[in-house]
Amino acid sequence: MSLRNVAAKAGVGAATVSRVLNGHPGVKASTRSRILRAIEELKYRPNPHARSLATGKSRVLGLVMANPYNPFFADIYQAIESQAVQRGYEIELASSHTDLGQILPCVQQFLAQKVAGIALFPENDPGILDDLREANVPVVLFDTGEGGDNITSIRFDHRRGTRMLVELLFALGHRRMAYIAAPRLLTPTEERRLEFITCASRLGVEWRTVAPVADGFAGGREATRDLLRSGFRPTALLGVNDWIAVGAVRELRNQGLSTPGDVSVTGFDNITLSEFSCPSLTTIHIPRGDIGRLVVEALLPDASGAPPKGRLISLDPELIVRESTGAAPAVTAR
Amino acid sequence: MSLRNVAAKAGVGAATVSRVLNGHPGVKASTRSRILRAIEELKYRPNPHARSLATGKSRVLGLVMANPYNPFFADIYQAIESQAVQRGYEIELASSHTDLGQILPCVQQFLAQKVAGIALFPENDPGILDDLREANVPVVLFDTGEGGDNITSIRFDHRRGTRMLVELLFALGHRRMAYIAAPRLLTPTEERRLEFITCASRLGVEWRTVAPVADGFAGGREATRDLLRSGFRPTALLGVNDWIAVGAVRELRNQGLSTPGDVSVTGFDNITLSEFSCPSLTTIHIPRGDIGRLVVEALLPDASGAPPKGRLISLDPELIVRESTGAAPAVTAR
DNA sequence: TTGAAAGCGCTACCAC
DNA sequence: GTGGTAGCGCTTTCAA
Repeated sequence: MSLRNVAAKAGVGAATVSRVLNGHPGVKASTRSRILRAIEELKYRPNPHARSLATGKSRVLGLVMANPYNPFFADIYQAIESQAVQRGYEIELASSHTDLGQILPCVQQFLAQKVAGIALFPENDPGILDDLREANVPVVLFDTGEGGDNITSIRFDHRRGTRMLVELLFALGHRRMAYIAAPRLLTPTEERRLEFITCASRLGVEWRTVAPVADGFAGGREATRDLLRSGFRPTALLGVNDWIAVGAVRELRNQGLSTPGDVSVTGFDNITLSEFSCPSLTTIHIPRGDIGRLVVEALLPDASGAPPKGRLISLDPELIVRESTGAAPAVTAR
Repeated sequence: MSLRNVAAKAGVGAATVSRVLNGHPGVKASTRSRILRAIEELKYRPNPHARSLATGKSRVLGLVMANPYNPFFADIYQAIESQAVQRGYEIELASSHTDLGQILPCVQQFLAQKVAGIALFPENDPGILDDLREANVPVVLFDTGEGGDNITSIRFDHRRGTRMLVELLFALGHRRMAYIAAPRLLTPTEERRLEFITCASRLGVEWRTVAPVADGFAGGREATRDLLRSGFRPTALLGVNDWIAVGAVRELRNQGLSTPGDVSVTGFDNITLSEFSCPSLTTIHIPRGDIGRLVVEALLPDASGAPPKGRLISLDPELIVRESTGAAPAVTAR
């Protein structure tokens, strides 16, 4: 079932069918409707592969995400997807969760596939940038790069966000803090951890960091268990993200420790769950809805059809104070 | 940068390059390595569109999910994805969340694209089945169909699961129950609701159902608010899924009602969160890991390369009792 | 306003 | 073992 069948049935040439298919002007109305009817009757659907082969383009956006199952990235994905679908594009998602080395192959695959745009969350394989810059495709980088040419960088101030959290806890009287880091060493989460250490040291509080093997709830539980087993008794526990923080709260409770009564807990990202967990989480809001919009904007041509221009976009952290840090300090003694 | 460039550089014909690319036997080792080197030096990547155009196949699995953002489906997606990637396939995800009418177009798109297999979660557009049966592609249906030919049906006994929950609550002494239904009318969730009504009526308890507009946490909150505002005061609240149930617990708490102290709550699906929420949720376990494995098994050729055979797979519910239903009834008075 | 024909990059068949 | 070549289904000049 191909375009030629349609052409035959409608008694026209292939070129004319193609014109109708692509909404090109200059086809007599009567011919057009004849073709349309033939398409209908034959239940004809153009073959997208043939199309992209012929044009060297495709209406697909390639996304590489380190962990699409982290609710934070899932939300970003959702935002991007809904925007993209609206504009007639599809998303192809590649998860690099298994292996950092996956990223380059994924990108090359996308390039070979002539995707309309590529977004990387959040990665930094050196050398990949050159490939990307050469490729004549709009690119969005998250938490990396400086923008320019065909590439747009969206950057969030993870250090400042972390600082807000540590300072809040300090102001609440906490002098013994622990940090649960991410299981994998990605630039943005590592920045958070480093800033925690910097801040905690500067303020002169006792501190400690742990890193779980797993991500998410299970990781938070595991790290908290290890921490407690080590004998360190923080009055405040900072999770590298909300997902992990909820797991930590749970494990604290399993061990008979209440939040924020015995231990205050904070997260990061402000995923929807952080408002619905119990206690609700004090966290740092990252405007993920905006991110979705910005990504699509940076990848797709604008209303006038002009290709997007690479630039640098900075996003600011916002402190959200909720139940998990209580109103008063858990321990005021120094 | 095409295969011909490689052929030229290696001083061979296009066919030989193709053979090497596809691992076909009967290429002299020396020629092979010469070609491999040329590929390397040219950084050549085969164009997947050209490939599928020539073969009429592609290593892509098409998934249609009503709501991939429901953590339950997200987990299933993850299970499928990891299996598929391992075997060298990619996933293309289409969400029908906006509109049920989207499903047919999505499927047709997949068909036009010559995907290697299609899975539908969970849908039932009549007439779509005919298209699917005719198409010579392995198909997996979730909670629909009877299996056979090229289509495999995976069915879960939602009614029995619901019954287990209602009977547990009844045994615990509850005589006034409310049910929060799903925002969209999908067959499986509707089955759950209907069975709740059947059971509750049979047991002679007072009951009520509400349906939120939103899904997830916000939906659970919204529905609970409406319910309470209506004046109905259940001692037990059943959420159509865990995601909604967590939102319900939160709203109860906002209104000064504790779980399970004042109101017992149950979910459905046994998503990971249900174990980490507070209180942890009594729920029905659906073996989503198995589902992922089964889907891939039903879509991809087996070890011997034989195409999969359609069949009917039944999955059994398992009751998971946790904190949200307490140990004792909230209200024992009849 | 329309059609013929030349590719797009790859595979697979048929010769050598 | 290897190469020539005819498509796969579509778009896009170029002519008519």
